[in-house]
Amino acid sequence: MKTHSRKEEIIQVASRLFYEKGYKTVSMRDIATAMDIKAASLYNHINGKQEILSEIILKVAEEFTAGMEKMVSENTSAIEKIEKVIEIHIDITVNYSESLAALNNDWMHLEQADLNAFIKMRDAYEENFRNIIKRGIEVGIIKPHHPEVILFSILSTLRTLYLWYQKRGKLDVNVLKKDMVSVLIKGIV
Amino acid sequence: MKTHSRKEEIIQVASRLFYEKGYKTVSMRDIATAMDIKAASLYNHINGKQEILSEIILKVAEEFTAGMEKMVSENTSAIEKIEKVIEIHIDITVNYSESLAALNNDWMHLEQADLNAFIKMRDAYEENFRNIIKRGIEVGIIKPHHPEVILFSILSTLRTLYLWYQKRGKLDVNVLKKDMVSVLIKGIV
DNA sequence: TTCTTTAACTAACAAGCGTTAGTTTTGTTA
DNA sequence: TAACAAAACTAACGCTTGTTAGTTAAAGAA
Repeated sequence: MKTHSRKEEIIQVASRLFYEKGYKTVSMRDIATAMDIKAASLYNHINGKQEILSEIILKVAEEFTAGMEKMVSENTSAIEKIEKVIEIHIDITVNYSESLAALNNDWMHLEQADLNAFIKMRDAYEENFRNIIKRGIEVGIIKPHHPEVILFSILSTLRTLYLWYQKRGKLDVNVLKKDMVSVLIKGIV
Repeated sequence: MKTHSRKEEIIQVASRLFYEKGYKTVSMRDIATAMDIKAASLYNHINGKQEILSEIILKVAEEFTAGMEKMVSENTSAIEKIEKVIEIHIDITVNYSESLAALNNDWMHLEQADLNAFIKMRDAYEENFRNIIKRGIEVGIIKPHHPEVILFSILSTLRTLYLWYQKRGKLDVNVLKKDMVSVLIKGIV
């Protein structure tokens, strides 16, 4: 019955600290202090600081990749797919909000192998999204803007959702999904 | 004829490095090396690392504040004001793109007094924006969504513009403004 | 030339970093 | 209770950090 191991606990505490101050600012002693132990004790459970970072980032990156691949395989319209992307981001934000700070701001501190894996997943994700938008424009269901502008307008909003989801008084997830779908797709006027 | 002082040169080099790796990762020796001098020599021109950070961030923050205050005083509709906000962000992104990384990611490393000043400006900026949206909803010119969702959808996109403006092949600024106004206000369908 | 200012330099500091080695405590199993 | 493994501990390592002190070189003014 391993509800959650000591290693997972370290990663969770580290996520919170990275969220607040950033990977480089948080020391192993900070993480240890937050757990009421000494820094050296952390090494009974993890191999180093880098490993904490890559576990946090790659786990979430794989969630995004899995969600995107499932969605791409579905037989739905471009608009329905974009709605699905919005839902994926909101769900991940709710479940991994603290991990998203590291993913957004500290991915460049991953070591080479992990960095390559991350960039590959991120680029593939964006490329999938871009193709959905392009197809929507071809079919005439999306306005003929530069796809890049649409892509990053939506993605920027979704990627920084974690920054204000927490403090802004706990909107119901389903209400939030509806509102964001409407604002991002149909506009505000 | 001080085209730009040595101090300004330090700040510019530091901005670039902060943009690439973040404030905490960049050492005074890194900045010095990039200028082909020794770290101690920097102190002939600046008081310390903190000062570099606050000069970078507060200068841009004041640009935003000035733009917002001018715009608020104008006798225009809510939609025209939002268009103006989009233009302000694009103009600042073009002129200060490297400073925006520090402003977005490293503001929490400002020392207390500067931190307070920054947060005050940021909160006032958001509050002004929020009021514009609320008024637009009251008047019926903007759809009655939760104002917070509209506020952060637009603001998130504008704040992270610096991340992709550079690499995505130099769109003409006026074209970009038109596209973003259309996408953010009228939606994509 | 001599004086003065500016901006570079060398050398060093105290503090903090990630990490390792070796030891002791704690808690479970035989 | 005795044995064992897990997870804490203390102490220290080599290195990097921001910063200071004191010195030297370069450039313009007297």
